[in-house]
Parts: sequence; structure tokens; C-alpha cells
Amino acid sequence: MDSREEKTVTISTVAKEAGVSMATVSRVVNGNPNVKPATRKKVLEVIDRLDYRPNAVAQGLASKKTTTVGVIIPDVTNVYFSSLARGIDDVATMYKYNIILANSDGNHQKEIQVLNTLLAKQVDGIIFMGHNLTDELRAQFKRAKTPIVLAGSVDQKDEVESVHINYVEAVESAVTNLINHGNKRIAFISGPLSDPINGEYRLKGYKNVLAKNGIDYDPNLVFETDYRYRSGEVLWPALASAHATAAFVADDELAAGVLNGARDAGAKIPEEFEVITSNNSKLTEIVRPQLSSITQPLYDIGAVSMRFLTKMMNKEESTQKTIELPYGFIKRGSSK
Amino acid sequence: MDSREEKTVTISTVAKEAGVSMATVSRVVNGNPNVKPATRKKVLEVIDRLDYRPNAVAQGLASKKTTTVGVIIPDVTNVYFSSLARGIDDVATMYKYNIILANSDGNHQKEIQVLNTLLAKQVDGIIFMGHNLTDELRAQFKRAKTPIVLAGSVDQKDEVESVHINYVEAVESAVTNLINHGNKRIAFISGPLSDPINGEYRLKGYKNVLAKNGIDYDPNLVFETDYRYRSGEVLWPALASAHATAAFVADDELAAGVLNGARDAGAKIPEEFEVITSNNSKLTEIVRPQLSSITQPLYDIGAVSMRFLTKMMNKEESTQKTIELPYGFIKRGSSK
DNA sequence: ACCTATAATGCAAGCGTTTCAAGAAAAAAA
DNA sequence: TTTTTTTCTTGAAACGCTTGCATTATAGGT
Repeated sequence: MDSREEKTVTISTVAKEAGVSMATVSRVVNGNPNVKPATRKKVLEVIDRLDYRPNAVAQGLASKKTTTVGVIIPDVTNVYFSSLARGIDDVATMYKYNIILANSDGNHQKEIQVLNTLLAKQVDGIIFMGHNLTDELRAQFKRAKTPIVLAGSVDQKDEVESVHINYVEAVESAVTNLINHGNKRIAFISGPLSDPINGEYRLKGYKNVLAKNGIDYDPNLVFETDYRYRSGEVLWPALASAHATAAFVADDELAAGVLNGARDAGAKIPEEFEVITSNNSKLTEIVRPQLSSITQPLYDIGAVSMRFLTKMMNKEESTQKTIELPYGFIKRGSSK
Repeated sequence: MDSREEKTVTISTVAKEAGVSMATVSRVVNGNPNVKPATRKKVLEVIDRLDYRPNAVAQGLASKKTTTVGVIIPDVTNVYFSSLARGIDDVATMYKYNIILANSDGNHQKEIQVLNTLLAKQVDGIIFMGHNLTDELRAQFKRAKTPIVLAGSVDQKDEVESVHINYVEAVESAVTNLINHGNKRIAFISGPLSDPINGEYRLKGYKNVLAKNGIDYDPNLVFETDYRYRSGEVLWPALASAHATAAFVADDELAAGVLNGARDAGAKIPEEFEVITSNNSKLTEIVRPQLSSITQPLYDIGAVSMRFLTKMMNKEESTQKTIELPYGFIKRGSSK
């Protein structure tokens, strides 16, 4: 067996070797200016020679900061969320934070459960992406003194900070566009209406525009489903029998399904049926015809959320609880 | 100002309140059986009443285990990788681990840099997804005594554990399929050949089959590009002038681009041009015609990698350094 | 009742940092 | 020089938990 015990080199090893106290080593490690240049140099030399790496866990215990933030995400596999996540990670890195990523499947139980393990791990902050913010969750958030921000999601009760676009207006613009092309029967296709973004905001935008244009709201034109491609693909018969001539769809995968389903059934797009989707992900360009879409700055929503969180973690006062990012619209082949 | 100081409740608070020692509380928290049922009950009652949550950082420092593993990923936004990541996270959760997720963009510098911060954070293990395992990286891995496994990637020098499919054989089967349809000029389209999976394994499979069927290898049929959709879309002119009648593509997004580029230019698929892709992601079904593809159990590769890692972290001896998962093939409209 | 094997518990030394009160050194002022 | 300031350093107490070892109950045998 090997005789060298391979001792881990700690701050005290370095201190002894450099002939200074641990406190001093700590200062040079943390860039504290109160160290005489000569001393600093000597310590750095030793650190280098011994290849010393500060133990972040010990630092965390002593300083009560872990430079780690928790990210609760429904499903990384979904491009919408992974785009946000990417934005989050990039600015986190920029501010020297790391991300603990946990999938929740949008499942309430898992969300609570994950939230608790994150808190146990003493994360400095949390970014939550979810469809539906329940009261229990809101309560847990409040109890934890940890800063939290919702990314790409909104708190109806406006108690927790969040960043997102104005869903009502975005949908209004899309549907208005459709109406201007002469459509009278426009389908509203989304995931669960229990998700406030769908059932509350988007639907409101849809109804607003209908009303403004003197078109009666017809519940038969509202299609509630899940976010899966396949769910959209099989929707055509229902759309046809509802005499829809256009559709606003709340998710790109879903929209791709709707589009393909319609085309596979022989419908001419956009002549006979127009569709506008919501997230402008890569998918919109891969499908034929390409999908017109509301554009959301997904990456930015993530990035801004994280930036916002850093401010909260630094206890910088902020006037606003909500940050609204701009949305846009891009016309492609699926609409006139 | 609020007079209640809101003291954090620690293990010692609980111990006092329950009239036992910290050691005992620690035991019940960790499910150590050496506690009299009555005592356990009493302690649990106090824990519940005081709403005590163990501080994972302190646990980590004391036990030298963080129940956290690092995951180095090129880009979460890419479905190929996020699928792996999802598999990883699911089994991690199953084994009570959390994931620190860090994007590297496949950039060597970032990889090294991220690796180091993960080690500083004392992760119990690391899962690495990368295109190219450099010597420096391999050296760093070795230096760190932390268990590491490569997910969906292979170490040419076979020094670090990994799980993946047999890329050579998978490509052989795909190209054989194309040859059986009478194709003599089959393009090989992939990302950077510097990635061993492309330049080494896949290309080898391609050449093998050509040789076996008496077809000369023509470098003009090898197209090296990046993994972007757009890069595939613009490839058609080149393919046409090389007189290719079919293509094997190493990435789905790329393949979707090739397919759309060809169709947009009027090529009939699969009659005039066949294409087979590699990852069987959702994309393959969204595009028209749908893409025939090699199938890889992406989620499973992630899951198995993590499972493998847990074994290593438990110091269970394992005979194999490499786990090879089965691949498959699914025929869709893009090939005959 | 007495001894022993075993089950429960308690003690206290870490784990590797940070941080604060306080002392030592160096620089500036007198 | 001597005295004040100001700049650097140090010692040692946290931070909240785990764990090996010592100690004390508890139960089983005889």
C-alpha cells in the first residue's frame, strides 16, 4: 500500500507553510485588501505550490453563503424551459453562482419537496418556473427567508417577484392579426387552463379582441390539451368540425402538431387555415410552412430573472416586484 | 423593529428541547437504528414542533459527503443533451442526490474551469458530457479523486468510465440500409470531425460498410459542419453537385435542415434522395417526411450513467469501465 | 440477586472556513 | 525621539453537524 497519506491541504496547512495565520490566508483568498503586498505574494506562492483549493462547503458553513442558487424547472427537455435555464446559468456564472437544477414535472408534490431540499442545502436564492403557483407554495416561499423569483411565470396575487412578458397584450396582437385577415372563427388552443397564463391571461387577451371586434366568444373554439406534439396533431378533425379558419396556439410543439395534422389531412395553409404560435423556438423554422409566432425573449427572461435574483441576494432595494419584458411578432408562412 | 430574533433552530436547540444529546438527534435524523423507539418518538415530536431542518452544508462538512453531483453539459438547450440530463436528474433524485448543472459550450477552457468549481464545491461525483476529451481534461479528472463518468461520449484512451452506444455499428447498420436500396453515393454529414464520435467512430462505420460493399470511399462525400439546423439547410447544392443520392446525418437538427433544404429545392424524398439521421429526437417526427433514424436510448444513457456513478460513489467494485447500451433503427418516410 | 452481553446514550473532537476583538508593526505627526 | 494614527496580523470563537469511543441502561442468564 501507498505510504503517503495524501493529506488534503487546508487553509491551516497553507498558513503554517507560509508562516502566517489562517486569517491572513483567508484574506488573500478572498481578495481582502488589508494584506501587505509582500505577505500576499508569499501566501499566493505557497497556495500555488501546494495546489490549495478552498473548500466551498466549509466556506459556506462559515460565511452562510453558498454561492449556489436553486432552479426548479418543470422539464429540462422542453426547449421553452431549457432556454430560460440557459439564460439563468449564463448570468449565474457571470456572478460566480452555480445552479442546482431540479425537475418538478410541474407536479405540486415534487415542487414542494424539491423546494425543501434546496432550502436544506442553503441555496442563496431560488428561481422557480412553474405553471401554477398554489397557495401552499406561496406560503412556503414566504416562510423561507430565501429570495425567490419566478421566471416566465406570474403570481396572480402578486406576492412574489417575477419576470415575464405581457401575455394578455401578446395574444391580443396575434389574434388581432388573424382577425384582420378576415377570420371570424379563430380557435384558441392551449395547455391546461388551470395554468393561469393560459386560463387567465392568454384567454383574456383572446376574449378582449373578440369583443372589440364584435365577434361572439364561442367556447367550442377553445381547445384545452397538454403541451405535446401529438396532442396537436390529432386536433384537426375537431378544428374542422368547429369550422375554425385559424388558430392561436400557446405552445410551439403543440402548434407544430396542429399544423402537421391539418396539412396531412389536406388543408391548405395559410389559405384555408392560419396558425400563429407563441414561443418562436427553433421549431417554428423547421416546420413547413414555417410558423408565424409571437416572440418572447426566452433567454433574456432567464437572464433577467437571475440578475434580479442577484440583486435581491445582495439586499439591494428594488421598487418593482415585476419585470415585464417586451414581446414581438414574426410573420412566417403559416399566416397570411 | 421586530424584537423576536428569529433564531435558527439547530440540532442543539432540538437536543436541549428534547432533553437528549446532539448525537441522539443526529441519529434519529439519519435513521440510525440505535435509538430506543420512545426516544425517537420524543425527538421527532420536537423536530416537528420546532420545524427543524438539518443544515445540509454543515452535514456536508462533517460527513464529507454533499449528496450533490456535478453535471457538465455543452448546452442544455440542445435536446440531445437535455434528454441525457433528464435521465441523470431522475435517477439522481431517486438516490437522494442533487445536480449542479453547468453549461460548457463544449469549450475547453470552460470545461476545465467548471470542473474546478465543482470540485471546490465538494461534489460527490461528476457526469461529463462533452464532444472531445482532451488530455488536459483527462489529467484533471485523474488528479481529482472524485468519481467521474462520461455520458453519451467515449474516452478514446479508455481511462475514464463511460456509457454510450456502439457508434461504429450503429452507423454501419444505417449505411448498409442505404446501400441495400441501391445507393452508391452516400453522403456522410456530421459535426466537427475533431469530435471522436464523428471523426473516429461514425466515420469508421461508414468506411467499413463502403469497403465491405466494394464502394470506393470518396472524401467529397464527407461533409463536416456544425450542429445547427441552418448549416444543414444550405447544404443541398453541395450535395447535389457531389451526386449524392442519400445521406447519413449525425445530428437530428442538422438532418432536418438537410431534408428541408433538399425539399425546398424540389428534390423528391425519398425517391431521389434518402436521409437517415442519428438521434431519434422529437424532431424526426415533426418534419415532413418524417426522418428515419438510428435510435439511441438518450434518457437511459443519462439514467444509467448516474446509476453507474452512484455505484462508484459507494465504492462498489465494478468490472467494466464501459457500458454499451443497445441502439436501434426506425424507418420513417425519409428513406425507402 | 449477580454478572454479562447488548442496546442506548452522551462526550467531545473534529470538518475547513470566516470573522471580530485585540495586539503588533509600520507610518505619520509632533 | 516619542506619541498618534493607521495598517497588518493574529488568536480563537463560531458555523451546525457527524462519529468514534466511553459510559450507562436494559435485558437475559443462572
